[in-house]
Amino acid sequence: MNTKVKSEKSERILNAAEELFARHGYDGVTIRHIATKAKVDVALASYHFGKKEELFKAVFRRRADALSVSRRRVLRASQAQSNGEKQTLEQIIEAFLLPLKLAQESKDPGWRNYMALLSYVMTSPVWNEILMPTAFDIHVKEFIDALKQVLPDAKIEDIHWCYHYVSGALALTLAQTGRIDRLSGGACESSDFDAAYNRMIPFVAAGFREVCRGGNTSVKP
Amino acid sequence: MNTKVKSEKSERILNAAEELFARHGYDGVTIRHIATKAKVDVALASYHFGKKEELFKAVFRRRADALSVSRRRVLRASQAQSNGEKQTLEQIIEAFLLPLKLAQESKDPGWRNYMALLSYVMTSPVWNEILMPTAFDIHVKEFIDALKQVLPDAKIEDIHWCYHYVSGALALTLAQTGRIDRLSGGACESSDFDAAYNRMIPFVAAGFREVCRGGNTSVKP
DNA sequence: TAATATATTCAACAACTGTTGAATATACAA
DNA sequence: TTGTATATTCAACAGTTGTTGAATATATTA
Repeated sequence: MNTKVKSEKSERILNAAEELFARHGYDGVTIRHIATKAKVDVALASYHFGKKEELFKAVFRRRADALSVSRRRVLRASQAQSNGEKQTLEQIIEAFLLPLKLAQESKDPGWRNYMALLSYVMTSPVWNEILMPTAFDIHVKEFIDALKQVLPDAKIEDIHWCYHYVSGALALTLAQTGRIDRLSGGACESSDFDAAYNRMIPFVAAGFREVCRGGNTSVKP
Repeated sequence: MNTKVKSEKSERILNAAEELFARHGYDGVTIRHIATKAKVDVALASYHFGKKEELFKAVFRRRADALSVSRRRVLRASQAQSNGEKQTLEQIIEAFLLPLKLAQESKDPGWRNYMALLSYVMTSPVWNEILMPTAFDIHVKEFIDALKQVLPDAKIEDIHWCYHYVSGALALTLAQTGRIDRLSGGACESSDFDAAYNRMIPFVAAGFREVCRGGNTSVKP
């Protein structure tokens, strides 16, 4: 088993695994499915990545860093841009979402598969606990801190629950289940990440402001 | 294979399957796991429910109707209550969420498992298409119609995307991944559906109003 | 009671699972 | 070139999978 590899076939394995894991989940995919799709012998996956679980982790981590780095860059750029002045809530949410939008529009179709995989990991009780803390949570805390700064009077529980709602809306969007297509009779499309993105920003910004202002009548003490 | 059954053991199978499918997904669970947990022979699941896929569908459909009926009842009750006057946006959202809250608080612990199963089906590209149209979509359209009535000037795309965000926030809440516990350092708890529910209503109501009012600057034409 | 339908168990099957050790091919350094 | 490390394939393994037909128990009906 070799840990850091860059042969052509090992990348084909990662790409095939990414696509299949995203659609069918960890247990819905066999190493033979992956090997067949990658046009590679079954044993090669084990040779390069070890056990199946390690292959799954490798697939997930491959693009996680790039995503986090991109998010942080956008967030800090907007912090620098509004020099001295406070950031707006919308800017923070945009920094959180824009890298996903860019990835979705990227030439590399693997990013689309990765989005669905991310959605799978986010909503899986099992994998969320294993992968999210090390791959995303540290950098998410930076966003939560930024939110605290633009909403200084908010209770931290309110901020965390609102972030949770954003996270959920995002996860379902990334899953691309095709449900909105069916419900809307074709008026909306799951693949239209642009439409989802443009509305999500004002939607969650308004939600944050409503919940995080003091004395909310709907929230019991 | 017998289709409509009510023996004690067949219900134990459904309950065990519900719990396991909710946590590990369809492919992560074997019939032997289910049979072991239900303290029943392996063959009995096939005898009562046929193929594995049929068992999964039976588990999902068992509580789907009760949930839809409950939602509709609450929605119509609030329609009747505000006699003549228009419903409020909050009332519609409450009618959508309240039955889930009540189910979560129910004495029957199976409902909690079912919530997580519902989340799994909602976010799975494969199962969403198979189960949601027949089990939920017809009755969801009733809610969308109610939303159109309280937001008469809104574009239908906006309403559908906003409903999509609600759906996502809800799905992640039902999944109970424990992530908000970790991110908030214990300030919030995944199991605290009451906290999630009380904030979700003002959050999404504000989001709906912001996106669905005309001339939104953030949404490009 | 006997006869019959339903429920449950037992044993077994063929197909598929992840993983590995040996064999072979390819790339690379000397 | 030769030697060596890496990459890839082949063949096989022991365990697990969903499903079924026959056998047995339990409940229902006559």
